[in-house]
Amino acid sequence: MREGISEPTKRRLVLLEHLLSRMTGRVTSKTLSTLLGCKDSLIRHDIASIGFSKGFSNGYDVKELQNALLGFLPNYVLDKKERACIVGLGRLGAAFLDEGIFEKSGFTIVAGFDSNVNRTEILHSTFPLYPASRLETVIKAERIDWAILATKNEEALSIAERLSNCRIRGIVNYTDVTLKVPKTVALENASPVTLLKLLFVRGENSSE
Amino acid sequence: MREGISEPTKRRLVLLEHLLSRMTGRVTSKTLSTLLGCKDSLIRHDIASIGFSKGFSNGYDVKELQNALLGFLPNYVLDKKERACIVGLGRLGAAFLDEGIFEKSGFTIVAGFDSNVNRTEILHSTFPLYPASRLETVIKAERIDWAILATKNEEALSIAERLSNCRIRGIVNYTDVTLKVPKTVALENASPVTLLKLLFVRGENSSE
DNA sequence: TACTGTGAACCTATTCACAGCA
DNA sequence: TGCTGTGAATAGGTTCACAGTA
Repeated sequence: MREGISEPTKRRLVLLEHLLSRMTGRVTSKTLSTLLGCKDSLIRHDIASIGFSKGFSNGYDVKELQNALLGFLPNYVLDKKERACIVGLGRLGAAFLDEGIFEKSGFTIVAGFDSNVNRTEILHSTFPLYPASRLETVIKAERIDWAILATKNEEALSIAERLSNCRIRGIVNYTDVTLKVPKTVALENASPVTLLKLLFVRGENSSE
Repeated sequence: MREGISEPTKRRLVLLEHLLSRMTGRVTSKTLSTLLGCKDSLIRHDIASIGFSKGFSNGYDVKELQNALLGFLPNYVLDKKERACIVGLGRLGAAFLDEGIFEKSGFTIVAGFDSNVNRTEILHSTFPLYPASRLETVIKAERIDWAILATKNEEALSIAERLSNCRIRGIVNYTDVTLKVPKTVALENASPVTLLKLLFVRGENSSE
């Protein structure tokens, strides 16, 4: 991923590629902008930021634009799969063992962890499950870069710290805890409770 | 929630209240800022924005500040529980049936829906489960304002549209689909695949 | 005509810098 | 001294407005 592109733009580029992957034919910045909830000119700026300028007066060729995005975005969509793990195999964590969720996502789950050894023995999945004590060893050996955190709230902080110490690159946090991680670790919060609260606080945005 | 407060500030205020709920004694803006990953002055601006100015040279009294936030933020933390539902009761959606997840969150789940009637009959929970066909009726009758969307990707768009038509106020989206909802519907995306991709795209933020 | 591409203007959010105070 | 409270400065992101083009 090249530098000099703003964080919000990068996020929209990811979503844009995602949208285009389900489209065909041609599409205008106007259409994309309503899908993403912003102004069409912003979409055009985003597209310009990756150096793509093959738009015509009937919009962009979907596949041509998608390919430009794929060539530009990190190649998570290609063969070079990113390696991730799941930490915490309670009801929620176990739900992510479902094969197919990460199909074609560019990410493979290569390990699961839980502090409860029973779980790691009883549950089954296409990848191995380990006791949480082996977190550091396995992450290093398996060259895991990403983690999905779905432990109990009580464990979240200490596990997040251990993950950070393993030089993990990012955490998707499904616990309710506000994690403290170094700036080198990317973080996305996905806990239903936190997100409901954030929904709640969203100002009424008026009209459609 | 009063007007005139920026969206990012509101989000931080929610997280701030969350942090304070787990603290005691006194705390400085500096401490809070490292926890939230921003500058201390921003925290002080945020706090000033709700009209609180009881800080001293040893920081803020945790509970006093928390109470100010509670008095200011919408009262989801109090008795007046916000009513939410879960749509889609596959492995992921079913994980949210777990009692206790929404304990003390200010939200109660009052209904679950799935297009597979088997599931709504077999699964059990403290609240009733309905076939998806009854979505509109139940949401209206139960005065449900919020939805957690955990259907299959294929159903996501149409369900989201139906939810929007029910005048739902917000959706937490656990599907991979980029939803299109009117501006009146708040939206938070929480799909593991989408979030992993967004993590990936995050610029290396340098240092700790 | 209907769109893109893009510089400039605008607006919003964050940080800086410092006076005031326990 | 070490913190808050806050106006001013800066940075960042989005929208506007329009020239250029198939």
